[in-house]
Amino acid sequence: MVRQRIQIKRIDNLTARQVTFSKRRRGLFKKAQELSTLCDAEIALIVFSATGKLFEYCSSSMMQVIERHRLCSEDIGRQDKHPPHLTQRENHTHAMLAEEIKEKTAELRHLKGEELVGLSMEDLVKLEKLVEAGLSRIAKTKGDKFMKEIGILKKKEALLKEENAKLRQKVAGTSEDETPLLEQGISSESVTRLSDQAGSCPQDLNNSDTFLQLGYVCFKSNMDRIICYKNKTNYIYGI
Amino acid sequence: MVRQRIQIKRIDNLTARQVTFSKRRRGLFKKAQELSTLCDAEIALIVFSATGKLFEYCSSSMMQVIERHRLCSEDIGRQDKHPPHLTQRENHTHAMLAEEIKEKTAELRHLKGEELVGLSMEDLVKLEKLVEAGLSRIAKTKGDKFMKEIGILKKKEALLKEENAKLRQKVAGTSEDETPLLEQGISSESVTRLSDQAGSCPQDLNNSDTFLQLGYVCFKSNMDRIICYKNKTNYIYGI
DNA sequence: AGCTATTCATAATC
DNA sequence: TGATTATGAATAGCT
Repeated sequence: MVRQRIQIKRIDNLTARQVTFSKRRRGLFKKAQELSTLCDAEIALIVFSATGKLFEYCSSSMMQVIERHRLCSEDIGRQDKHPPHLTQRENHTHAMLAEEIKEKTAELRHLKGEELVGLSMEDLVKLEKLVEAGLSRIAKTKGDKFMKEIGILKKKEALLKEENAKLRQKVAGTSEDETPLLEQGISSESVTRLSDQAGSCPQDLNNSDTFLQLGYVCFKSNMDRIICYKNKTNYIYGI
Repeated sequence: MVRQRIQIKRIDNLTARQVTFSKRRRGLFKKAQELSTLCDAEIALIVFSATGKLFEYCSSSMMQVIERHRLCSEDIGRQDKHPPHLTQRENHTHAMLAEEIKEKTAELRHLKGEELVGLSMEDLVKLEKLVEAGLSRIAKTKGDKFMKEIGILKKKEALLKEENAKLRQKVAGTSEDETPLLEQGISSESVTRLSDQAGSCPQDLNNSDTFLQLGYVCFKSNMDRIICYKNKTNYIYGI
């Protein structure tokens, strides 16, 4: 309980100081991260404990931020007047690169639907089309990837079924009226049916005995997603 | 009043973001300073606002802390040797900037649905969500803009109708059974009807006599678009 | 390391 | 931009 608001001065007691350091450090890092996220700020935080241990946080790359900081403070207090020849060219290059970063950052924001105020109607329409096209390509790539995966799984299925059939023949040799280990002639329809059980997915997924079934479960859950997105895509682009 | 705990995600509204940035930044710096004092820690805090403005705090000297940090991290990856000559530093800066450009370029490509090979399924799903969210915001911004424009046009309509009525009264004074210049009591329904003629839009749009009608035509054609997009949006995001 | 009582920070508002 | 205030967060002091 905070009896009275503590004085902001060095805590004399060592353990108390360490505890407070640990707690407040965590708080500070959290706050830094929140500020970075909330306000789209680039933040670097370096903390050395009294014992010399380093703690650091950076919203992006520490090196990048330090570099950026150096550039900024150089602009203000231009103490580095010594470099006579290179500087101008270097600065020019810097300016070019910085400009490019600025432009790309702005474009990224726009594509993410941020900072749209100030854009004209025409800009917005163009941007929307651009993003729609991008989304379409992403969805297609994802779909293709899924289809490929599905193809692989189907091949595996075929192989396993074949193997199964052989094994069943062998088993039939010993006990003839045995129930088949797996339904024969399984089709894509029955896959869909099978998938209804996916909700009650068993925990023994690592059990190699359930390998084939696991294949179906994965297939279904992925299929769900892809169908869902495909529908969306179809509607969006009026395919 | 803090109604409920806010979500830690980028604040969309520009002014709200700026206000929050200002407040939280002050809070963060205060906390940093308190931690430094209370626990005898050496702290450096660098904050770049979204607009690129630099804010910094350091319990001692920024250069010192950065240097100390460099020494610490150097122990891990000892690439840089002692002589931080200008050229080397400049090159380093270039490398950093170039790296940033490279990263941003790659991200832009991805958002535009390019260079997707090599992305994992997870990456693709994340990317798709990101782009969908961006598209949603763009569509919303566009819609808002249209609604605003429509509001302005409606106001203009009302003003002109009022003016019209007055003029009609005057005209009625001279020739009483004249056909009105424009239908009275025009409503949003009749606007829709009117718009059916928009396809055969006359070429004399610059004729000031057709000003009011032009207003309707524009209004309608915009309306069409916005309704169209709104429907899409509703469908896509299940609003 | 957990647990409160209490102060602190701050989102919303004007 | 600054001030206010209600309320969620952080945390000092214990255990």
